[in-house]
Amino acid sequence: MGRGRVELKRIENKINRQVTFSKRRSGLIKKAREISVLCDADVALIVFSTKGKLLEYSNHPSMERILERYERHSYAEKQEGAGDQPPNENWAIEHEKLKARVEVLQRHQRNFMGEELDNINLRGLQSLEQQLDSALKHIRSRKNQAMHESISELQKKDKALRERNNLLAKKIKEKEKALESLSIGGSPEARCNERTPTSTQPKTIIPPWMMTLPTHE
Amino acid sequence: MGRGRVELKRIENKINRQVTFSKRRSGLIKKAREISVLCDADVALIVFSTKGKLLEYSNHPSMERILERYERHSYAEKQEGAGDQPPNENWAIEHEKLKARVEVLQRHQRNFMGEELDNINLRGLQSLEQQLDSALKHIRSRKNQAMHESISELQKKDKALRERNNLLAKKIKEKEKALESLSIGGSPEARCNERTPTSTQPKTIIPPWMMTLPTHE
DNA sequence: ATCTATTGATAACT
DNA sequence: TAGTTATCAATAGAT
Repeated sequence: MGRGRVELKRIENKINRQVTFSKRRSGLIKKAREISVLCDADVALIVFSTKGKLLEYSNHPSMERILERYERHSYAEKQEGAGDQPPNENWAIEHEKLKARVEVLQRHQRNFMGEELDNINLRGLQSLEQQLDSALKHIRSRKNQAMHESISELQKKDKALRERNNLLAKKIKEKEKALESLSIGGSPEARCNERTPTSTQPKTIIPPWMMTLPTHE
Repeated sequence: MGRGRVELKRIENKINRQVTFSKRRSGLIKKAREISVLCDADVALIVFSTKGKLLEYSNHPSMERILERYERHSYAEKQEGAGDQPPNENWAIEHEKLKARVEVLQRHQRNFMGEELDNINLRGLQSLEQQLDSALKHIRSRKNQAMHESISELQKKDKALRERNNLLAKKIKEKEKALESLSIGGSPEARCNERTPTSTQPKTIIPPWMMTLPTHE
């Protein structure tokens, strides 16, 4: 939309980026509202601009409800049969441990995203690079595999369809032959039809069974 | 868009509503993606369909972080000196939440390591690939920067050392000159030292102050 | 799912 | 920031 196509990459011009952000954010909110109304869905939308400015939308009166619902949802999957309540005395300790774990994982993740690299030394950077490089290879390989699978499935479908087409074409030919032989050594009625080309009937009568042919739309 | 205008009200026909939901949700995600990339913003989008089906999008691998950021933001607005610790009853819930978060983070991390890719679809694989590729670029850029810094620091050290060396060499020359003039009109002891090159002592005696020179290891 | 006639969103410009 | 317009994009309805 707009004059000329736009590449899906960060807009480098700061002013343009700001303007685009303003325009698109209202568009995004509009879309969010529309889907929530039209389809009776609960929507929570949170956007932080580069400047850290917050934009939020929710059809629900309280965004919180939806976020809570989300969190419940995201760990509901994992919580099967894990009904072991840790003894109350250890909760505080366990809690702290978990928090520490989360911190570490988040830091790692940020590093994996290429963020907060300033306090990593050269050796660490190289190790990170190697890991990411290897991971990327795995992912690309898996992606290729997935694509190949998709392709061969399509090819299979294609083949089946073409075979069916051939079969149908053959049937048509057979019918045409049958028709021809009918018109040459056929019944008096057929001859009669041949001799009255002025009639509104077409020269070749289409038999009822031919009506079952599938159309190619 | 589409054939005819559409009223902004709940679609009553169930099938239509479902179809529209599917179509619009992909559109909404696309828009969210676009604003996040074009304008360098952080986006979190959560939608629950009528059926309770969850749709989530976040440009960040961990939706969690954006939600946390959002919660921090919200707290900041309505902090009424209410520093009340969550009552003990909520600990169980908090604990479960944390555990869930750890699970999610670990899963993401494994994905980032190129592991457990089997249950990710083509679309997800492509997104992962893009993120890793971008991260790798950041890391390599940071590594290059670190290497350049290291190099220029070494060059600076090298220059300082060479200057110091020159200075020292000059001083040595001066000392030698002084020595020479001494040996011409000098004391018998000096002459004695000059005439015993077979000794284990080097020709040029290293003065004590020279021992403070930094080593090049 | 796929195809189009239409309306909608928006990039560049003012 | 707000309005205009030429274009591209999304999608409603049909198949």
